[in-house]
Amino acid sequence: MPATKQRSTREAILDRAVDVASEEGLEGLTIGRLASEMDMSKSGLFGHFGSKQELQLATIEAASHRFADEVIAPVGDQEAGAERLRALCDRYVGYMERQVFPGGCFWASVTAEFDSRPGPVRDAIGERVSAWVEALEAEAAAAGFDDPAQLAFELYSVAQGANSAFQLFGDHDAFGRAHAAIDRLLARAG
Amino acid sequence: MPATKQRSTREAILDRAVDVASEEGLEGLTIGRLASEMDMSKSGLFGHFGSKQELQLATIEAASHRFADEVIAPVGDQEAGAERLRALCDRYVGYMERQVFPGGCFWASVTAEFDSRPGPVRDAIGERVSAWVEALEAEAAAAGFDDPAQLAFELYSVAQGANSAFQLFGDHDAFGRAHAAIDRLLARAG
DNA sequence: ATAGCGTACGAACGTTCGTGCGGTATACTG
DNA sequence: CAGTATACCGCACGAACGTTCGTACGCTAT
Repeated sequence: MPATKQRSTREAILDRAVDVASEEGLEGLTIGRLASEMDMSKSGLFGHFGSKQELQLATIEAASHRFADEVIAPVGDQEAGAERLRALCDRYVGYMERQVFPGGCFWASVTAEFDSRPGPVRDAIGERVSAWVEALEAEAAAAGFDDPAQLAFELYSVAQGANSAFQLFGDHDAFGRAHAAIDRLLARAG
Repeated sequence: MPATKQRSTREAILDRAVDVASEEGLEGLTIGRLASEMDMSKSGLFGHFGSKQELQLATIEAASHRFADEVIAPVGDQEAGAERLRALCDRYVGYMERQVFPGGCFWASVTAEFDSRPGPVRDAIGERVSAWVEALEAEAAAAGFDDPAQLAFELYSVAQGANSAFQLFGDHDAFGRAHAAIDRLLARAG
């Protein structure tokens, strides 16, 4: 079953790639290093993607799946509204705290890396991040909160701030502060 | 006048280096590129620093000076307290909006780049960022606000969120949202 | 049997990286 | 005026980068 074999190798590569990229960035994700970590030759690994940019784009997509599995899927059975927004925020902060990606939030890393580099990679990152912020906004709107865009922005900011403080300083209290801020934001809006 | 000449050359290099690093990161800041932009030879430029790491550390210090000039110095004549905290926040957001560094907030870029790479560079970044957050916290304490650490964290988060949204999406409204969030944070704490 | 496909390999390509060495022109110091 | 330090240059190095070869294995289908 060659198709299965192919997909499993490729997925194993990408699974490792998102971990590396969250620590070293999508540019620091080098084909040679990835190949040696996978016990493959450079060319063998390279053949799965055809170019470094394709590898980067595939890595972004894989990270997007992992994010969805860890943050969005667990609350999928609830119905839209204030309660699910709260659950989403908890999963969001929890995903940073549990270090689903070893280098912290994948999106924080690659956003800072590519936000000054126009091109398909930056566009792909922008799409995913923007979809997430818009999901928060839609959830706030469904909950009947006023100014959902403002609320989504602040929720996103606070979570990013916690990730940054934890990654740079190892300040675990930042998650507590993030939860406190989120509590207040949601209480005020509802 | 070699001493003067040396310093002015070195400072001119670093002035350009912080701009490049804010867009490409401290690793993407390569000696060859920097040299050609300065119309110098690689070895001539290299001699000013002795190693890439020293160049990175010097670049961090230069960025720190520019940040202090743009954000802290203009409010230096006011006395500590609520009013100066407000002014600091305005300068902080304004510094992102005016793109004092062409790639957006220098610290946002290099923090994400180095927060998973232990070493002197990461330590230097951590020192500066931590000093800034602590300055916000001290200002909040001087203003008599309760839980200054929480307030400083949220102010920092919201500003970083605005920088991120602006750099990635070009969303200029993010600065308005940041100001609105800051207004509410300061009003509640005071 | 044979033809063809997907997967992987090792070797090499040209480029760029950071880093050294040796020389030169200028300027300060005795 | 001789001597030393500075600031810069050209040149070269070894390593790593992304990429492209030609080749060889194991399938599946004819």
